[in-house]
Amino acid sequence: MTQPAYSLDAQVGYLMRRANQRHLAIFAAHIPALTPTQFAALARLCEIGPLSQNALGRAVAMDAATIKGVADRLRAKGLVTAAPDPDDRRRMILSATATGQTLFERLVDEGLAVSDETLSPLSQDEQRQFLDLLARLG
Amino acid sequence: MTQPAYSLDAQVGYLMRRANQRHLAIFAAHIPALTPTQFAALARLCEIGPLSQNALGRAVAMDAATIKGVADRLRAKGLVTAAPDPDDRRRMILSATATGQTLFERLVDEGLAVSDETLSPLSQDEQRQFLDLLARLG
DNA sequence: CACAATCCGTTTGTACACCAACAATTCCGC
DNA sequence: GCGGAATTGTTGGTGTACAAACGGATTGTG
Repeated sequence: MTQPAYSLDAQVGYLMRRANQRHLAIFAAHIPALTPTQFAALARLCEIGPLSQNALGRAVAMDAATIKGVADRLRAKGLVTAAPDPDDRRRMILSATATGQTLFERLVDEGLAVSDETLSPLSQDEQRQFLDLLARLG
Repeated sequence: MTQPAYSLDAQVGYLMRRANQRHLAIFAAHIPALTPTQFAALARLCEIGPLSQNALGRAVAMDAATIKGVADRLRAKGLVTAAPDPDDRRRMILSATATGQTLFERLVDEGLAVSDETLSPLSQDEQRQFLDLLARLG
């Protein structure tokens, strides 16, 4: 028996890292004001309204330590505010500010353009297929 | 005209982040001794032999600052050694040690198992399709 | 009611990942 | 051969990401 071949370039993890690198570059070119993570958190907050910090984290798949940093930076930019929850003294309720709402609405088109450009090497059919398969790996 | 809808859950970047999170967890469960990044660098070094630090970085798509940290950690684990290049005083030539080679060879099967498990929600056909499309987005 | 289990947010530590700047070296064009 | 351009490795800074541990608050169960 020979050693099974290992081609790094054929491994999912490696390919995902490369694809993600390209995507991050496209994102940064379109939306320099926010990182993808920050944009995701802001989008969710605008989409479903005020949430506790950890709840927002769960809604965007970030653990408690990660969402804290993201929330802090969004607050520092004035896009999000935090207020204590009257019903639960542990919680801080995060809300998008008017500035945050406006910014998000103004960036929606850019966000869609980022996805478009990222997928542009594929045909329309392939894009749908890819997103479908990708969603099943989350 | 209404505002174009923006569904975070339908954006490539978000889906890739989620898929990658799942993949990282699978990797860590199979190969706790190394990170995916470290494994990739070690694999390349075993695959194509000694390389300068930056050349290795290019071979695994990591920038100079990133590969430095990875190389340092691989050296600290005794899997890689660095020697000055006699032909170019700027360069450090990195090589896998015997320990590094052996470890890599012993982990090849696990590496393939990681890819398998990551793709396991898809059928064989879908796996091939997905990898094909993914490779074109790098 | 009491107390264990859970949840909230925070901190610390490790590890990518990229940008920008830097000194030392090598390369290249003229 | 010489001087500008490029390359090598390094550092510092910012921003994810996750694990582990913590104190304080709340919930659930007996």
